[in-house]
This record gives sequence, C-alpha cells and structure tokens, in this order.
Amino acid sequence: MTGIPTATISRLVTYLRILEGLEAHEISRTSSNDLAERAGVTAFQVRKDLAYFGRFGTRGMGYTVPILKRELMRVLGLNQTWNVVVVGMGRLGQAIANYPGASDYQFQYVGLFDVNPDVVGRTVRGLPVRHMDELPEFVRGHKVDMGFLAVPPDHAQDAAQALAGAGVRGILNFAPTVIQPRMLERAGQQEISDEWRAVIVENVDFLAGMKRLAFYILNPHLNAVDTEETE
Amino acid sequence: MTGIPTATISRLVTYLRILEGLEAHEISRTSSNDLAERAGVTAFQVRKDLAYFGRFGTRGMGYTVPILKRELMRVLGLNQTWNVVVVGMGRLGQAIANYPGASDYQFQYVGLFDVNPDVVGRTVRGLPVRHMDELPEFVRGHKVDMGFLAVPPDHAQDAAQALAGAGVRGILNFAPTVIQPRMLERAGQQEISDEWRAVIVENVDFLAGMKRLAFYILNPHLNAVDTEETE
DNA sequence: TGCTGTGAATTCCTTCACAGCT
DNA sequence: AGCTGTGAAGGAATTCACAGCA
Repeated sequence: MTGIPTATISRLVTYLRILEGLEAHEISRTSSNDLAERAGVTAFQVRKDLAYFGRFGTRGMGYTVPILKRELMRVLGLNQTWNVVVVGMGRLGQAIANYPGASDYQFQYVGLFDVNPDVVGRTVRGLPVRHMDELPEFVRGHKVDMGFLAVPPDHAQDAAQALAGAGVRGILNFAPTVIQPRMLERAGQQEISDEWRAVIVENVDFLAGMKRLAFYILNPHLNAVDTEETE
Repeated sequence: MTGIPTATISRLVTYLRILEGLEAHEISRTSSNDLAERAGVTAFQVRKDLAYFGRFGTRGMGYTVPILKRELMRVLGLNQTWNVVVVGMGRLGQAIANYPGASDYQFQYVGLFDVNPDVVGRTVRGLPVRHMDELPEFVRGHKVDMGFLAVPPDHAQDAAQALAGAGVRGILNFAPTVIQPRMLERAGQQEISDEWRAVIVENVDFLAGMKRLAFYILNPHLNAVDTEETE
C-alpha cells in the first residue's frame, strides 16, 4: 500500500481547513467541485486524493461536511494529542509558541528550550524556558512526540540530533538548513531492531518562500498555481 | 521555453544556501556529488536542475563556488533589491519583520501595516506601523514589490486584494488560507492589456507543516526525503 | 580519468472518461 | 439525473546511461 504523493497530504490539509470553514458557517454538504474551487485544484484531484484513503462520499449527493472532516482528521492523525517541545526561544520560537491555532488540533506545547542564559528561566505562554541540558530527561518524562526547531541555522543540526537522541518521533524544522537525516538516531535505537523508525523531518522555510517569490515575479510564465510550496 | 518544475526552484534555493556555507568556510570548489549529498538529493538531480538555466561547471573539474553562487543568485533574482511591506503586525508579523537573514539578499522592509489601533503607530525594527488605509499610496510612492501577509486567516483574502490592488507584484502568504487568485487584480490593470501579469502568491504555512508531520509520524513508510514542501 | 551536461527510459502524478450508486 | 469512485491515458518529473570535454 505504498505510493501516496506528498502533494496529496498537503492538499488534504487544505481540504480539512476548508471543511472547518464550512462547518463554522453551518454548511453541512459539499462536493468535489465545491472543494476543488475553494482549494484551487481540479475536482478530479480532490476525488483522487480522497480515494487514497477510503470512500467518504455518496454518489449523486456529495460529501457530508462533518463526516469528511472527521475522516480527514483521522487520516492526518489529528484526533489524538501530540506533545510538542519548541527548541529555540528567539523571536521566531516565541511567535511559534504563541501562535493561535497551534493549540487546536491537539498540538500541546509541553516544554520550551534554549541555551541562551538570557532566555532560559523566562516564561513564555505560561511555560518556563528550560536549558537544552534538560531536554533528554524531559522528552522521556513527558512523552514528547515532536520538536519544533527554531534555532539559528548553524545550530540546527546539533539541536535536531539532540531532539532525535532524546527520542522525539518528528521534527518541524524552521531553520533554513537541510537536516542530515543519517545523523538522526533515536534514543534506544539498538532496542528497536525490526521495526526501526526514522525520525521524520518536515521543513518550514520562509526565506526560501521569499526567494521563490522573487523568482516567480521575474518569471511569471513559469508559475503554476499550486497549494504548498514546497516545499 | 516552458516547464521548469516548481520543485527545481525550491532546490535551487537550497543549493544557493549550501554554496553560501561553503564560501563562508572558504571552500572554493564543489561538485554535483558534493552538493547532492549536502542537499539530500541525487547528483543527477543537481545537474538536471542546473541544466535548466545554463552551463555553470567544468567537465572533469566540478563547479567553482563563487561562480555558481553568483549565477544562482542571478537566476533567482537575488542580485536586485526587493522592496517589501509586511501586512499584519501581530506576533508573527513582528517575528517576520525582525527575522535576521531577510535583510540579506536585498529584501528591504520599507513599510509595516496593520488595522489594530493598538498596534498602528508603534515602532518595529525602526519602522512605524501604518494603517492599511495608507497602503495604496505607500506602495506606489515607495515602489513596493512584495507584500508579506501575516494577518488572521479570515482577513487574508481582503488584505491580499488590498495588496494586489495597490500594485504589488507578489504576495508571500503566511495565513493558513488559500488566496483566491481570480480576485487579485493589480492596480491599473486596464492600462496593461497585452502584457498582463498576475500577482504571484507563494504560501508559507506552518500549521500545515505540523499536520503533515503528524501524518508522516503515523505513516513513516510513506515518507520521502524531500526538500520542501510542499510546500 | 573524472565530472559535467543531456537525450532516453522510467517512474510518478495528474487528468480523463465513464462505470456505479443513490 | 447527479456526483462519486476508479482504471486507463496522458503528461511531468526524476533517474539513468553515456557522450563530451578538461
């Protein structure tokens, strides 16, 4: 059961957001055409994307908003709680920690970390900023699932390895750097033998976004209307 | 001369970043293999990506770091100055306005905007926060090229239209919403007839990044090591 | 020999057309 | 009749193999 396009996952996130908007406006029915228009893709695409994961509609009728929303949340793993630490409490890290909407969808910030003594000990969003030395114990003790990485680029690899070594399952990397995956080893890797799982890295890079924008302004004919970026 | 993959542009940004790192370490030569390893892609990919834009290497020798860097900057439009306004001066907007590295590469913040009276009039990074009412005149007067959009999602479409109407050429949208392109019309559209150019929209969405991460943690076998994301 | 540049092959993703329920 | 779900066709993007220079 391999082979779901990465782009499909990004679009599912978009569909989910649209469904939330519809629900907020108390619209209870939709269709592949309606979703497609709102998402800026084709109706074929919507149906194909959904078909990877099941049959959520009714022929001749369309989709029921709450049902499709629930199913997409299940598919995307958003009906469970995710414990998150943020590493790097500079301006970006603070903005991330305070971003409204992150706390929806069961993303719970449980710990904040930095190495700068000026920052460690301060309180952000009601949580104390801890020193990185405490990370391994904290991750194990608090069942942390993900780390959000908002450190300067030259410290990103080290911090990513610290997170991976402490045992997180995924890293959302905000630093404009490629994290080398082969150096990411989870704590207790030797215990896991058969069912070895790599640490997942997703990137959010807005410097890259700025540069892509510059390119497409200069070369508008090369621009395709798409959902994400890249990424 | 159509058909350069969007993913290629994202990767060019990555290559450029690597070249900057090499230059900072006074490494003056590289190769498709070296770049590939650092970028987490194949050497074929690197060469193909570069080949879309020219011949920058020497057979048998590889690439000269400063030359390839210069060429990539030219291709990406980073050897010119881009005037930027930031719309939405909440925590995220402030983090963006203060982000180090944005001011490299000739992205110059020339204006900051909001509608909240508590924020308008305050100073961020030495610039006064102006009211959105002033946007159209400001964009024309200061030759603004791009707008960075960091407003709440329910105001993103309106703000995007305001930016487009004021005459910016591109929008970097940080709000978790799809901007409907058909409503973006540049000021003076009637004047431009033949050489009509759409406003380019690039998205940077870290809520989407969080959700993709959740999915790939639950489905690690579906994860492909890639540069962006989407997106 | 070593590494780039590039047509050809392959794989992957999207688009299409229509079968299948309601 | 209307809209979903899906195998098949088509189109892109990546991978490959090797020709072409230094």
